Amino acid sequence: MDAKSASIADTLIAPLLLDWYDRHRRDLPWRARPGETPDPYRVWLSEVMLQQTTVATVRPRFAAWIARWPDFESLAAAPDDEVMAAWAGLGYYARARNLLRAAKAVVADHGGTFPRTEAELRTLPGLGAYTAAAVAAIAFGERAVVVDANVERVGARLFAIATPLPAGRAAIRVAADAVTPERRAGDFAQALMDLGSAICTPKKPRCLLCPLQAHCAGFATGAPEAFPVKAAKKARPKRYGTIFWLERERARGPEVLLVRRPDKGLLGGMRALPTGPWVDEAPLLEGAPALASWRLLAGTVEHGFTHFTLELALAVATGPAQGEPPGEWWPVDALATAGLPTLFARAAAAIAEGR
DNA sequence: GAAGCGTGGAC
DNA sequence: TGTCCAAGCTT
Repeated sequence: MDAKSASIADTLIAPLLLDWYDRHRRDLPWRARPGETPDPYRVWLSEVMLQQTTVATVRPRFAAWIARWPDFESLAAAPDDEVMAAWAGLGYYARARNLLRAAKAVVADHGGTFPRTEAELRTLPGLGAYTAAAVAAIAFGERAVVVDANVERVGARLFAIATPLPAGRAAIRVAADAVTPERRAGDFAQALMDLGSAICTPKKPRCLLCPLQAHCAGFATGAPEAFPVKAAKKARPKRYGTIFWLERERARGPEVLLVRRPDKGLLGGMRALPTGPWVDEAPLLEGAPALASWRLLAGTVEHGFTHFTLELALAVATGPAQGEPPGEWWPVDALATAGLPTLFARAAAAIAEGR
């Protein structure tokens, strides 16, 4: 296909997709309805929450967050530990740290008003190529080329791009740029995402319902699900660790020792149960937070991270311990309010069960 | 470009 | 049951 005929075909894509979007768009809490003006704060918050996270997970968390911190000013003034606890369970906790940093920057450096251009947005922490383009297009109507996993999949199929990801992203971006319209770029981006979610799915795409089927090179091959081609994944190694549950009795009831994890690295900045080192072979009681009579529970807790699986032994002790260990004592019956990442919430439940 | 960084749902 | 995958960003 030469450049000229390609561009003519490309101009058909946006009208077809926007027409489909006007009839099938999802009604989502962070999405402005036709005629409404988008709220940049809500657009930004939703885009960050949705990074690598499903719509079903984000829905209730978005509502709770908006009820608590409805705008940049309120979020910028929020205490660090409250923000981190509010993000607990959502994963990728650098997002919460960057969310707070960006809100402070908007208030301090931009007079409380979100920057309007993709280039300016890109300078804020946590706004990468995708999110800056998405906010510019959806909240401010700028013509920005929005490329996420949906767009990669739709684009790779539409143009039958066979170069494996991640190298294939360059060609996909060129193709996405070619089909992005001057007007309604935000709707176009959201249309691609809705199409990727409902029609052009990773497995068993519903091509018979697709408004772009007649123009889809991937469909023409007879095996559209073969796109995008991806590089082989590496095996996920297994690691082992121990969680330490140190308890003491107080008049109001039992309390457990919690620590705050370092700001950088896995589960950074989050409240947590103390752990020993995470190593390649099963450890026992190395790295305990205090000298005490540790008792190892039967059974372990297994938790999958992106790049390794963790198997955790559970060690329990009841005070008094020698000396005052670093951390904070938390009422056991109020542990749900501590904002523990899922790994530790599950471990706590297993410990409550097993002792 | 590769690695590090969470979690839950679908199949 | 294990594997794949999701509206990615930072270093």
